[in-house]
Amino acid sequence: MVSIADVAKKAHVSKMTVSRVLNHPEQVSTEISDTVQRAINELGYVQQRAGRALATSRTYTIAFVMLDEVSNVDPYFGQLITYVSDFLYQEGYNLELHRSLDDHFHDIDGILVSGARATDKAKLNALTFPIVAYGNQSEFASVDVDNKLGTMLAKQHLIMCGYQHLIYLGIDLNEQFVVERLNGFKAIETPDYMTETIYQLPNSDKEARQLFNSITLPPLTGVVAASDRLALGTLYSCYDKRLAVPNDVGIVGFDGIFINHLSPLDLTTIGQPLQKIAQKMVQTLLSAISSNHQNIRQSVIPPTLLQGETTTKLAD
Amino acid sequence: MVSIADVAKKAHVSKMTVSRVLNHPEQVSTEISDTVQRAINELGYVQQRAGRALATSRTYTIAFVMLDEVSNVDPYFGQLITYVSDFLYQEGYNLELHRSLDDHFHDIDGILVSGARATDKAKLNALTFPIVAYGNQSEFASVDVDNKLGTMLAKQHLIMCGYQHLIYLGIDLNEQFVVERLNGFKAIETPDYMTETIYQLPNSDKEARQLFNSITLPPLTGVVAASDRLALGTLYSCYDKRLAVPNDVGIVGFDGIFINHLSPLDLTTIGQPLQKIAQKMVQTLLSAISSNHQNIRQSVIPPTLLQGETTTKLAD
DNA sequence: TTGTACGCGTTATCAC
DNA sequence: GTGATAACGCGTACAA
Repeated sequence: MVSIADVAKKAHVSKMTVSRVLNHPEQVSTEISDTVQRAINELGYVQQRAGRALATSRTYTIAFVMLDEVSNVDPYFGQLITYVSDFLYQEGYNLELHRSLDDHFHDIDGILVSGARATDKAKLNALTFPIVAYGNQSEFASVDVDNKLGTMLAKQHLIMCGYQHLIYLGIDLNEQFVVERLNGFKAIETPDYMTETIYQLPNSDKEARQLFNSITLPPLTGVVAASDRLALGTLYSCYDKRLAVPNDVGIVGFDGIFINHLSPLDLTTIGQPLQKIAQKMVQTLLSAISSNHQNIRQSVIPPTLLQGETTTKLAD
Repeated sequence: MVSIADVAKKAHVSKMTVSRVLNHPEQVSTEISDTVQRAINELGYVQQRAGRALATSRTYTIAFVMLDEVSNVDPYFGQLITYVSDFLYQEGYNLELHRSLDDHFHDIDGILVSGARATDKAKLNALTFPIVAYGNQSEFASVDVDNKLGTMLAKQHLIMCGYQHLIYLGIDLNEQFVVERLNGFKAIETPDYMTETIYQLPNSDKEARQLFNSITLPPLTGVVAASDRLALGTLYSCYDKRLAVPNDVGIVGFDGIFINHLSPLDLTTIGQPLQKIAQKMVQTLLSAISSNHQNIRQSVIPPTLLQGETTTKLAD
């Protein structure tokens, strides 16, 4: 195990100089810096976390708290955790995965949380670590996709395509992102020639399918679904009823992770830029950790419309 | 930050005694042990990894190397990593997520790897850490679902249900698990009255759908698919062709993670016991780490048949 | 610009 | 059965 002392000896300098080359390069003359760098390379030295952790009383470990039920949630989790882990690793941090806010948190520098509901706020407030949430959380720093913009893009797209009637299929939850998605839909003006209906359901393809099977769709209906799961249920119902997608019915989902490609037709959907979200979460958290003060700021990342096979520009 | 010294002072003993209470309780008298325990509880002391790491020259960090493309793979990854992380955490270990064997591994105690192909063996051999793989790897310790048993169960199930013709839809890859699944199918004798056909495809629902759309199925065909993704494509083709599932065609998938529930009909499938797999992987790795010698052993976990809506006991 | 001395929390060694 | 001491690798305060 090659340590900083080995490098120091090889470069004929003190340990401190080596440490400075690593942490405060500007304080070291270029000449010595070069010598030290060469020694580092030749010996294959890599900084050990334990020593640094002990000296700085930082653990270089971040807890990622996944509150959604992994087996039920849209499979964004695997992607998000992967990106988060990548960015953390680049900064020399480790990841510790938790699935409950009741865990005993210690030996960490900060917390990333995903899937926090309004009811979790008390527990989050009780924690003394810097926190960054995925999803709008007014009391904490958070990063979220621009949910409102997403459904605005979706509705606009359906109007442009030439669908004649609009349905918004929302989620039946009292959560911020749900409200925002609905707001986005409402924010785009519905042309006079179109009708518009709004439904709210649990986020389940089976529920969506059942709903659509129980109602009659006007010709050329365009559906804005608040999730790909709901969009999938909508599509299934169209199959059940022998309605042609995208020519009789147009469907736009929301999320753009996995489900949209697994569907019998690729879903047109609003894609969440998970990589950018992960990056922003890590950036925000690490800067809160090093600046030692929570900057309660909500960052919002714009989504993009991913064209699939469930919408098309209709002939006049 | 309450340290071992604080506990020692409060319990009127030396730091060493506290350390022994934590690590070698048998060397401490019950009386003193109780006193120390009380002090620990009252102060809310928790052992800090950094110090322990430094003293033991272990990092208490495990690298999990995910070689499958997260965005493409069946979403078992989120589940597996969650379980693995849980078990590691219980043992005081941290998780570090990697996605390539070309990363520079250091500052870790061992490696868990998922999705390793035959072509990765050289790189794995070059690593000096204890390694446990998910999926059969003859040269390393590995944990895998009993793939052969899985397809045996699937075929047996279709025969019992009363389907008259069998199709095995395999994966077109030269990998151990693929071979095993095919072997399982072959291991169950096909009754004289049944025909049997074998296909091999890339693991893609679209490919499976296309294949089935291009062939004519005998009545009462039972399909054993080597993955839920292939099963899904098979089901889509049945929809395309207006064949009734499960009455005209029976389908059994393999994996039982997410996709089976997202399908228009819940898939009958062979469920991978991911929690048990994760547990075994962690157990095996940690014991290799503490015993300091790789025990190259292949563990195999039996899967179970999950009854869904794509098979049914047919009337005679 | 560079070096010395010390401390971070824990455990191993060795003495008692 | 228990305690004193040194050691692990690194960074900071301070001195030169």
